[in-house]
Amino acid sequence: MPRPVDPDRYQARRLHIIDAGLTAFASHGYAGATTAVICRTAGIGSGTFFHYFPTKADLLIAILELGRQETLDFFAAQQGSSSPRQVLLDYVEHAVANLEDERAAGFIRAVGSVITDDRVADALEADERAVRDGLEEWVVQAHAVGEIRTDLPAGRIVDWLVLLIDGFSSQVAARTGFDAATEATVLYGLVDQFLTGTDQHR
Amino acid sequence: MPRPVDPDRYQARRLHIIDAGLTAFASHGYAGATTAVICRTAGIGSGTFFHYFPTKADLLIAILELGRQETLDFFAAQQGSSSPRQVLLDYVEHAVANLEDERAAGFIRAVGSVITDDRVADALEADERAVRDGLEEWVVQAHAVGEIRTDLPAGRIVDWLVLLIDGFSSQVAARTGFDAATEATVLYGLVDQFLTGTDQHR
Amino acid sequence: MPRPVDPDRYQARRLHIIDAGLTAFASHGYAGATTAVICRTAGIGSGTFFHYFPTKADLLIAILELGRQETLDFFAAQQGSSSPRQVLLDYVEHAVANLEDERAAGFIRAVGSVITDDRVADALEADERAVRDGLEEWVVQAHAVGEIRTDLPAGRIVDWLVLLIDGFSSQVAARTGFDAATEATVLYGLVDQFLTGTDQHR
Amino acid sequence: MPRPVDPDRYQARRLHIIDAGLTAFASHGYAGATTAVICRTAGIGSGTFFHYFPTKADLLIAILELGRQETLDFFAAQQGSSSPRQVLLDYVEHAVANLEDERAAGFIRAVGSVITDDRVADALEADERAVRDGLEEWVVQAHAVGEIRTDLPAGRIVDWLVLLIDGFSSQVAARTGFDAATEATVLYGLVDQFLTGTDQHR
DNA sequence: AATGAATGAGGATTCATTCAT
DNA sequence: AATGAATGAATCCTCATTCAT
Repeated sequence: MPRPVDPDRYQARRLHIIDAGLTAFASHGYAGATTAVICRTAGIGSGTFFHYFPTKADLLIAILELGRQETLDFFAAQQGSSSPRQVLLDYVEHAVANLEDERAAGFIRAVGSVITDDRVADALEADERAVRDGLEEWVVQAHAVGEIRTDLPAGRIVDWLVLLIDGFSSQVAARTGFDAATEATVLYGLVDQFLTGTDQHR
Repeated sequence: MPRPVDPDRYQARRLHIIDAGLTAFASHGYAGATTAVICRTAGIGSGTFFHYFPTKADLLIAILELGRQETLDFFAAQQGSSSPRQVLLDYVEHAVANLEDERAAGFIRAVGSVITDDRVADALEADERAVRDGLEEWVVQAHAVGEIRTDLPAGRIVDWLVLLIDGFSSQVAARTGFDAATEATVLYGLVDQFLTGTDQHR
Repeated sequence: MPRPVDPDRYQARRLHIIDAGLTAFASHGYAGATTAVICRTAGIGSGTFFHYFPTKADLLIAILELGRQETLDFFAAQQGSSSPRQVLLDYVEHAVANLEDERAAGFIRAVGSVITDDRVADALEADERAVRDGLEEWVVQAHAVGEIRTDLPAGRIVDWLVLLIDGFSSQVAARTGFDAATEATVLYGLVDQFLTGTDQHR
Repeated sequence: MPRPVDPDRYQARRLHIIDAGLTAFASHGYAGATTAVICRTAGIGSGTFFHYFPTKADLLIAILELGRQETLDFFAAQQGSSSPRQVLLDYVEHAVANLEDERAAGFIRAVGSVITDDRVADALEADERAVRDGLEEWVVQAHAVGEIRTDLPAGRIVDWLVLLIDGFSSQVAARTGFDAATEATVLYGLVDQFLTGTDQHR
């Protein structure tokens, strides 16, 4: 009699491995996080690992997919907001909040250097696109209602918002002295300045 | 009678390999740039590679050292400048100019994930310190003459300048649509705004 | 449900590789016995080899350790013997018996030249010490009861017993005409003569 | 105008490299004595090395050949001796004297494990044969005049003389406490006993 | 499902040897 | 003659992945 498959248990275990993968990638980088390290972190055997993920790359892709889903959720929750500019500021705040998971910043760093694998590259791009599409929609609206500077097209505004968030998370990962909570205020100020776009530099 | 050793030829060849390493690391990442790839790029045999660098890591370290030297040179050339703020802006411009070598941005990405090797970590830190020490000196002076905002201590100002430059280079590496030359203006404006520090969070 | 770990199978396999290593080292020397040769001899893949031994040196060390254990066992079995001199002669006989495994002599030769690796050197010394300590205990007793010559201190007696055994095994390895079984009688006679110590240099 | 070849200078240099090879082989073993090590020891460039010896193995062979020559010289000098037994004892003394060069013993050890190369094996055998042939001639004579035991054929007597000398040199190489000068007396006594062959062990 | 033993392709590195100068 | 830069075959070892139990 085959044991009935328990989808909940399966998903829980899968998430457990994903969590271990996040930890391992964040602290050892993608190459340094060998499957052995990941399995040890997850407390499972290597056979089990490949039972859930056909490939190490697939684990990475699953993590990215989770991140993408979360981004989609965030923007889904903003539907109907009356202040587009506030949505943008809220996203920044949301992104900073994610960095409270100490592994997040390290993970982002680790992932940058795996563009070898096509499927990973695709997942990475999908991830980015979720963020950019989500932001761009509100930038367009903010432009329409005149809440933000209009000297730059929506796409470039998005580029810069992403740039600031990425730079911030990179700094959190790299410098022990750079405290996310403390520096967040500076970030909000800088984003605010950027969105307003006072030109002082002619 | 020994053939006279030609140090110039040695250095030239060494630089040639360093150049190939930069290319390889930038496009494949550190792990992906196998010694075979690097040798093929440089057009040399594997034996030759290890004749010049005892280890793959040593090649990376040599590249980092070259970057550090260049940073030191830049700041050495600023000695006696009368406008500290201008030095800071010039450094940003200098950093952006370096990104004209298309490989530079990719290289920076690639390097982030190799903190495994202690010696590489040291070289990386030395590299960062050269930048930060160079910047901090002028931030302190700019503070003294009141050219920049004083609500943040020198160290944090430096953090943010680095953050903006790193974020910028990361974006250059990641997004094909993000043109360094075009976006540089935005960067200068943002840095200018940041250094001035208009009231935040209205 | 995990497959139950079978320590017996593990040990059997480990011993199988050790056996292959003994063969390979004996016939090719340490350097000449490449891991590929050892794996071919054992009929396993290279991955399997390193699954059991982290290093080629570790295989050698394991072999040495096995020899040391066997020496300890021999002397443990002599506890309480009433004729110390006979124990010494029995050890020589025991050592000669070991040479019936044709590989043993060749192995001893092969090992001499690997003092490069510290851990191997330690294992080698431990091996020697087991023999020497075992012998010395009985030499001291034989001295006490006047069964052997007393013009040489115990340590030097041991040196010479080892010398004779090593020389014998070396000859067995080097010369096809030197038959261990036939020559053993001569060895026993010589050892006997040495232990008695008839007047020298008439 | 080609520089006239100076045969003396050539031979001197060749001997210098042989000397360095002896040192290097003795202290690092054959495999451990890389050509780089040998060249450094000799104070020459690798090009020069291969100018004198087409192969690393050829250097080893040259050293062995020198030893063989020396053996031949020794026996040539014994021509016409009236006491064959004394010649045998003198050879043992001669062999021990050679061990005063500290490298000799280590070298013998190092060489044992290179039977891989056919030409080295041949040179090794030629070396041994010189010793054995030299000894055998006098053993036969000693037999004829009744100076030594006759229960063993000449070949086996030779085996045992070689065994004792090899065992001795091996012990000198391996044990720091085993002093060649001190122990030589014991060796002479043992050889004497062996040649006489008092049977006490029936 | 879960395991870990087994695998072998691939990677960094070593080293004897060649050769232009 | 003398040199050392250049070479690539060969070596040890790692690690993602497979598979029998």
